[in-house]
Amino acid sequence: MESAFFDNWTTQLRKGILELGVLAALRGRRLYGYDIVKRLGEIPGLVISEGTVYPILSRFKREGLVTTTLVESNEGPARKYYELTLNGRKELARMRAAWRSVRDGINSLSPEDDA
Amino acid sequence: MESAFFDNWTTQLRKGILELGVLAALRGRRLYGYDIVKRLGEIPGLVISEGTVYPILSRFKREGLVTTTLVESNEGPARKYYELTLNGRKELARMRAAWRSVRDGINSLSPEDDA
DNA sequence: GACAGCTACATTGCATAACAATATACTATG
DNA sequence: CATAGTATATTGTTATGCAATGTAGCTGTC
Repeated sequence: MESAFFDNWTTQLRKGILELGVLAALRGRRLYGYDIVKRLGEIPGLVISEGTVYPILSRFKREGLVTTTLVESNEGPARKYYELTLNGRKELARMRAAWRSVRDGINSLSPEDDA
Repeated sequence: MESAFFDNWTTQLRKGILELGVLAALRGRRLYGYDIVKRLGEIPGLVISEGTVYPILSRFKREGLVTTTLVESNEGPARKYYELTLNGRKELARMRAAWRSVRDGINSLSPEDDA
């Protein structure tokens, strides 16, 4: 049942969407990278690996969307907590609006109630 | 109000989604490239240009998702009509399922009824 | 009959993100 | 002391969106 076309398409579909998912997960709370991997891993369609989430978080920091705080842990290595900045909250709001537009567009082309 | 981050993100968000949009537009009917550009252009979030749609359609043909028929037109150049194959319909069904999963995942992280 | 404007197809080159693979290092348990 | 889980990070490959560019046919108008 494998399809190189489908697998490749899935990878492309996730572009941008995972950034939205990570930012949305950070809304209203402080999380560290590994925690985000575990949380999104429980949501079908948003499963993400370390090799994907750390570059995203680095980008957010570089773009000024988040601030970080290093906190020691007594059950493993230190954790780097990420928190949305004012600008991060603003960008998230714009992204959510763009997302709704795309989502509704696809839904209009592809209604649920048919074969 | 411009944001290089946001503009770039929007481009990434469209990856994969536009392929889904084009395939969905072809479901149950035969369309030619330029027509697809015009139709999707009317849907906010799915606006697409020729330089994007023709490579997508070429890929679909190469992957065996569509067949093409060249038809002369008396109001311009000949039109190349695209039609889904059986395999195209199957891949579209898989893509729609993956799309629903991603869409619902984001919606669960990012409910409508809040600020 | 020359020009603008629309229709219609197509390619090239660049920027960017997903992710497998890989590396490092701390803690706990058997 | 080896294994497993926690936790962060980078490198290299690959594929897509799209601006820019090009070709060409048809229609109307001055």
